[in-house]
Formats: sequence, C-alpha cells, structure tokens
Amino acid sequence: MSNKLPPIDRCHCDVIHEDIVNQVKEKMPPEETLYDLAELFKVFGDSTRIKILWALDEAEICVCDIAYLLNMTQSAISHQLRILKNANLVKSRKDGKIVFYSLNDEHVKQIFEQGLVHISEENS
Amino acid sequence: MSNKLPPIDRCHCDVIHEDIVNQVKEKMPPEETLYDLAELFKVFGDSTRIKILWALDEAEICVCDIAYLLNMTQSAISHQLRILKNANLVKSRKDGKIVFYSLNDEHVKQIFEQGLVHISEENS
DNA sequence: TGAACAATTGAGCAATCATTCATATATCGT
DNA sequence: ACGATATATGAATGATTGCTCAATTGTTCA
Repeated sequence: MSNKLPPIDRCHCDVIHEDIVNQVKEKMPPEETLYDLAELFKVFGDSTRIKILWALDEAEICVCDIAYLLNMTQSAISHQLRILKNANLVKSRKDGKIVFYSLNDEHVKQIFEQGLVHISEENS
Repeated sequence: MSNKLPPIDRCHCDVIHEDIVNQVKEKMPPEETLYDLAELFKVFGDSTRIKILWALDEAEICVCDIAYLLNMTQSAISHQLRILKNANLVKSRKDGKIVFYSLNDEHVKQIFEQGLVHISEENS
C-alpha cells in the first residue's frame, strides 16, 4: 500500500511541526466544549446585553425599567432578555403584569472583571 | 411651568421604578468601558478563535500548523489571527518565512475557565 | 535572478444578528 | 366585559461577520 501522505487539502505548507501539533491536540478540550464556550462569549459580545447583565448584577429589574435605563425600546430589550435566558444567564419572576429579571449565574461578574483587567492592561 | 413629565419616547410604560433605576445607574461603569468589554467578548465569540487561543496557550505555533491543526485554510487562520492581534490577545514573531504566534495575555485562560464553569453548571 | 513557499490582504458572498415595527398575549382596574 | 398596560413574538431590514478565492508580499535557496 502507498504510504505517501495524501496532500492535505486544507493546508499546502510543506513542513508541519507534527510533534507540536500532536502535543497541542492532546491538550485541547473536545470540539463541542469549545463550541459551547464560543456560544457563551457570543452572548457577552454585545454591549446591550453586557449592560443588561451589569444592571441585573446590581438589582432585580423589570423589562420596562431596563428599557428606560438603557434608553431603548421595550421590544429590543425583550428580545435580548430572551437570548440571555436561553443562555441560562438570567431568570425571570412574574408579578402581575410585570416581569422581573435577575442574574442566574454568580460567575458572570467575575468573567467581566477578568475582561476588564485585559482592557485596562491594553491601554497602558 | 408644566411639571408633567414628557412621555419617554423609548419606553411607554407608566410606572418607572426611579429609585432602582437611579441606584443601578450610579453603579454602572462608563458606557465606553462596557462597549470595550463587549468588543473583547465578541472576539472570544467564535469557535475558530477560541480554538486558536486555546492552542496558543499550549505552545507557540506557526500559521501553517494552526491551519493544519484546525483543518482550515491558512488564509482563514491568518484573517482570524489578525483579529486576535488587533485585540492584543496574541503576538507574533517572524523567523524566516515562518511567523510564530503566541499568547499575549495570561488572563485569557482564566476567562475561559470561568466560562467553562458556567457551561458545566448549565448541564446539571 | 527566479522558482518555491509561508503568510498577508482585499473583494465578494452567504449567513448571522440587532433592532424596528406591527401584532399578539396576559393581567389589571373599572 | 372592556380598555389600558406590560411583555412577548414574528417578520423584515440593514449591518456585521467568517470564510473563500485570487492576488500580493516577503523570504529562502538553488
């Protein structure tokens, strides 16, 4: 049988440092985990949602107050809250006509703080 | 003079809990900070970039090897590396024809770990 | 000098996304 | 039951994004 490696159709380089690649490959978390991680950060990657999460870290707030606080329409906020809820980042409590939202994960603030460290070091 | 509040054009609700809103507003970081934070997480919000960063946390790797490792074209990787470099997350070192990339921020892994905590709690 | 190669870059494209607008649902007060 | 109000939702749209493809830059080596 032919032992010749088929040309890698994704990378045309001649020299692959296979030792390094294999070493790294072993330590990489499963594909799905990294995908989920990206999905989580995608949720954080919008300033409206960041603001909502930051606000909810301070207090339980209703949709209307969030919209007022951020000077946005109630509809836009509602859409974003649904995304946050799907990501299990917030939870809601209904009281009559009003729906109050609050944080559902105590790590959010810590992740944000770490992010702020990076940003502050960036500007120095 | 009329003391009647002008209708808030962004939120048509009648009752705003002004005390809560004001309390939260005081504690919110400046608009620009939250925007920068969202921009940072936006960079994390793509599985290709997550994979690259995770790989670079293990070793310094050249563009070609990254492309091989992730089974993607070298062009696609190069585009993503530019985004990571613009965000000050990676740095590069040129050695002849080859460009080696490495992490430029020791907090990245910590942020990822925090994210993983959230994900694991999500599935329980 | 020129062929080979690693990496970068810009244009183009399909897919995703955040918001708006219109409408629907649910709850309250009368 | 009815009008008013708080929230949710679906369709539409303009903007952004990740990748591909083609071309370019910069380096090595023969």
